[in-house]
Amino acid sequence: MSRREEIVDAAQGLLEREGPEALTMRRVAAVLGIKAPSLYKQITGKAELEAALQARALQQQATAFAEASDLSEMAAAYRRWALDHPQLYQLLTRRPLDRTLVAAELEAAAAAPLLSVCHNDIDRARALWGVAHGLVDLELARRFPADADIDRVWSVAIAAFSAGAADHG
Amino acid sequence: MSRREEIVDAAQGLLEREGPEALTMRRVAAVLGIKAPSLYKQITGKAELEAALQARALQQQATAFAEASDLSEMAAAYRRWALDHPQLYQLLTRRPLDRTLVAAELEAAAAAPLLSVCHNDIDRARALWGVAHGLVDLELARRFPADADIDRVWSVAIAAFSAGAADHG
DNA sequence: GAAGTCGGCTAACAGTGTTAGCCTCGATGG
DNA sequence: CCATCGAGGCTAACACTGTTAGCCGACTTC
Repeated sequence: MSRREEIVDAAQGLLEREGPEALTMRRVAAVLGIKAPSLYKQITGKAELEAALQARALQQQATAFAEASDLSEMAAAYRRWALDHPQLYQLLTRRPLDRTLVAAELEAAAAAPLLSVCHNDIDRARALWGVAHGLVDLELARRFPADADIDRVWSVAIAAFSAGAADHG
Repeated sequence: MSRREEIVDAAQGLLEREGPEALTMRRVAAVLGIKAPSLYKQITGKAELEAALQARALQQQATAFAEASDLSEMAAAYRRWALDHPQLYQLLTRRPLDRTLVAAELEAAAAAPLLSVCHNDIDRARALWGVAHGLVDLELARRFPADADIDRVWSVAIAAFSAGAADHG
């Protein structure tokens, strides 16, 4: 394993265990037993580190979504992955992808299962991404009241999109 | 106008004109011609300042959504406000509301138009909030490819939820 | 053996939120 | 008229952030 991968590993562990405010160059270095400036021998800066984590998130999503064969399985897989990796999810979705640092195939691979469930209707796939992301994001940001029944909200959303499916094959 | 309101005004202007990284205690103070530590005479810290901006965002949303009388008007109003106030929107939605600092009525007032469009079906309202928020958030984060037709994606989403409306009255 | 690269180091800079402690007005009460 | 007191400003400082410059030791490769 390259030194660069070790750095990204340390960053990922820090982010997932202690949250985004723990993701500092000095703390990443400390995990590896070195000092912050040494990181810059492998990485141009924090932005590149975050882009590497975004790439990992896309990769993990691609494998997590691969098995989903219909809309409700896809939705369940999407939500499950997000709730299992909340920090990685928010890092991935809340800032633009720097497409000079993240391979285009990664983005496509993560999107493929959703697109397939939508029979390649790209607008429908994007609308579904919208619902799933919106519900997950609001849940992670704790914007729903504590007594909200989020499972039922997902059911309503899935039902709405399933009903319209006849129009699209 | 109280000194505290002047501070929040300065913060809002800074955030909306120059983005979140410009929202610094020192810069807010500079707008008012004072130094950062003086802000702490009116405000306990940056968290309270951000909560005050969240409250303003909810207030503005409440009036912006008030006129919407059906689902597609509501969706259009939601998207329009978000695109008109991207920084305020993200500040509002990406962190938990500190409900000790933001009045509960504000949250309810902003949600009321959506709830009314859904004939008080709370789960349906939350599902719709999910779609609208998801689509807006992905658009603001520039996560859709540059060639995506976002208007059409919204149409698909609205159509899906309109079709299911018969089940709910 | 010489050269060069790889990966570490310290010191430093400009910026962040925040606290402590001081001072100067203007108003209010005796 | 003077005393008191609070509101609202100030400077200095602390611990943190990302980042750069410059130096150094060890290992590999001619």
